[in-house]
Amino acid sequence: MSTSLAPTITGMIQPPSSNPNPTITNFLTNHNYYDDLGFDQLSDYLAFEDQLGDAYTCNFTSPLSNIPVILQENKGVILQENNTSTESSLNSNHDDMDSNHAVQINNCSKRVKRSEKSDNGSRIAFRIKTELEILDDGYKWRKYGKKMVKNNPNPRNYYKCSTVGCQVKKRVERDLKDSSYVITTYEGIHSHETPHAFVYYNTQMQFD
DNA sequence: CGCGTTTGACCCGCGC
DNA sequence: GCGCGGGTCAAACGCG
Ligand SMILES: [Zn+2]
Repeated sequence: MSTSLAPTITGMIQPPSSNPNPTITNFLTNHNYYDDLGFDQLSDYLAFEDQLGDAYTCNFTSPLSNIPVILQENKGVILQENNTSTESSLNSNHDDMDSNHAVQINNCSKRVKRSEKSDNGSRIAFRIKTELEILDDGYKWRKYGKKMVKNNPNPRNYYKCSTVGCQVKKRVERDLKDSSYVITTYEGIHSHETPHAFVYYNTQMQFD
C-alpha cells in the first residue's frame, strides 16, 4: 500500500489546528537531523558526534512539542551506522521537561560505527516502536523489493525515493527481538527537500 | 494513462 | 562450481 497512513496516525493524536500536516512535520525532525548535517563521510559524522547528540535530542524535543506522535510511543531510538560498536547511550527521563510538550525519550541510545567501506552514502537507522509498518516521513517512497530475512518471520521492505535523481533508499523491517519495534534504515542523502514538510516551519517563521 | 505495489526472477559476493 | 543470503529489477497488476 502507499504511504497514506495519515488517517491512522492522526487518529492517535490531536493535531494542532495550525499544523496542516502533523504526520509529516513529525518526521521532518528526523530528516533535519541528518539532512542539515549533510555529512558525506562517516568521519564527519563521528567528528560531530557530540554536537549531534545535542542536536539530535533537541530536534526531537522542542520542535516536536506539538506533534510527538511516534516519539511518545518510543521506548528507544537508535541511530546506527553499519550496525556495530561505538555506542553512546543516554538514559534520561525528561520528566522535568515541559509537561505540555512532553516528548518522552526514555531510552534514547545512539550508536555510531565507523565502517571500513564507507560507501558514498550515509546510513542511519531509526528504531521505533510502532504497530504501523509504513510511516510517512515526508518523502515519497516507491517500494522496489521485499525479502524474507533469515531468523526473522517478518519481511523486509525496500524503498527508494521517488524524486528523480535522488538515490536515497530506505529499508524497513521489524526487530526480530521485539516485533513491536520497527527499524527503518535510511541510506544516502536527499538531493532535494521535502515538498510539504517545510510549510509548517515557514509558518513559524516570524519577524517580530 | 500515470504512478505505485506485488512478486518471482535475477544478480553478486562469499564460504565451502 | 554451487548454494545461500542479501539486494535489486521489472513485468504484471491495481487504483484513482
Ligand atoms: Zn529524495
